[in-house]
Amino acid sequence: MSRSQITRGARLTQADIAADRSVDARLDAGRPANDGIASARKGSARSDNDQRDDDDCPILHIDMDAFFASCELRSRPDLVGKPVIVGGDGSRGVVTAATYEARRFGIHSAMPMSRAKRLCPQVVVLPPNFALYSEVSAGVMAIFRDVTPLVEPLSLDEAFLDVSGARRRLGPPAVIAEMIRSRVYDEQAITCSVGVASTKFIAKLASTRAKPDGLLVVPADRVVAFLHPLAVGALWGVGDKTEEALQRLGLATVGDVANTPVDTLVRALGQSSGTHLAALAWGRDPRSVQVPEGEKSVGAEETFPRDIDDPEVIRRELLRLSERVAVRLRRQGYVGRTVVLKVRFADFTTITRSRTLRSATDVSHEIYATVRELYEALGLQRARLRLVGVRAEGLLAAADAPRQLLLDEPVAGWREAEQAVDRATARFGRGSVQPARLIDSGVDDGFGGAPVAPRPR
DNA sequence: TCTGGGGTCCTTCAGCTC
DNA sequence: TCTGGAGCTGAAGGACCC
Repeated sequence: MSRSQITRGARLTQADIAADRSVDARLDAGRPANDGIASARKGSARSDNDQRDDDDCPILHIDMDAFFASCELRSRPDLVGKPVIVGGDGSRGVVTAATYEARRFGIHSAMPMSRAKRLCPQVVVLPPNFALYSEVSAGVMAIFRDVTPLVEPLSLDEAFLDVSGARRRLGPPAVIAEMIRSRVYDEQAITCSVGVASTKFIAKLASTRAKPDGLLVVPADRVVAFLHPLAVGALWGVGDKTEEALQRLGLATVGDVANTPVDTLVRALGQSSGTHLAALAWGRDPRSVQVPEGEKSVGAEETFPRDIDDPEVIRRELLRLSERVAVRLRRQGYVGRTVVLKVRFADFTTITRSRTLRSATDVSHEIYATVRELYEALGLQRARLRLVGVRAEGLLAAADAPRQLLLDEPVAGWREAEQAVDRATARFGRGSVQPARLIDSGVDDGFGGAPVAPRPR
């Protein structure tokens, strides 16, 4: 299936392309007429100047457009062109992804679902399907790795690529970017936007500016002109709190930050953030594209449909979350050394408590025992909780991790029992074997005694 | 308006060892 | 023997990102 063969409401006719070029002109209206920043959109030809201007731009940032929603629309062509959001539809759900049609109503990700529905009563709400998104993501990442081994995924739907080594084989960065956009569309039937620049930070800004379904090249000598008119919130690492702090200093644009003494920024934001923002404001970003080495933590958390004050319900939830974390640790081949309990109260204040174990674990029995001790030590009485979470940090590869042997350790313990459960789950499906306590709400907490060792053969 | 879930990184503080 | 500082680690909280 080729890019042009896919039938979608948003796809292109020749008239569309002509219209898109006028859209490009509007997008670029805020920039000087001849600023050397080249953009292309929806398969249109590269502009004349990007051939020479992308020579110093080996970094690509590629971001799927409305990724989760786009994945859903592949199998729901009837919804193309309509406002669609993906997210939990419960009383406390938020928007995970929104099509551009939904965004026109002011809907954006992380918005409470109730508000999204008020803004657009006709919006179509779809539940998230993470297995599907992971599958599409794997396909997209495989395309990236065909181009270069230097791929740094940031999430399921975006990645940095360093294409320095691919130029001789595939051409200039902007040509490579267009080739990737075409392959993603042809092979996965979703669109993406690409920023091409000399640094990761500028490439990321450029891809955001190119959205949806566009390409933007920012040559190194145009970085300051591109960057300084932007609002401070465009800087990577500036969220609500930092933006407030910068506004208290009277700084509204990136250019304002650039022209502020570093000492002033450090006093307001701390050493690390202050010096980091000062460098970013001049487009200086020495970070190279890093192929990830592995996870640093694995966690699970759950917001209750309504606030809970029953300790027994909370313990059951902690057990369920410990199971989830342990299963994921084992599946990914990790053990964690530090166990973290997270508690969010009804008023949204959040606390964490952690304990570092003598030896790292991937056993839910140990994770739950630790997290339960941390929970009991809080002495919450009947405080109303909104959320609880469990996380394992300080991860090591399970194969490399030293095992603490105990004098009274049975030949086959909890770890072996849980691995057997993993095998049963793989064979019979999720939930086929689980602690009794998660099936029945009786007094048994599921960890009341030693596991039954497998019968010797 | 009323705030999910999965993460990473940074800062601060306390305790411990040398 | 006591004291202070440096350096490290663990714990906790917060900000931020997608």
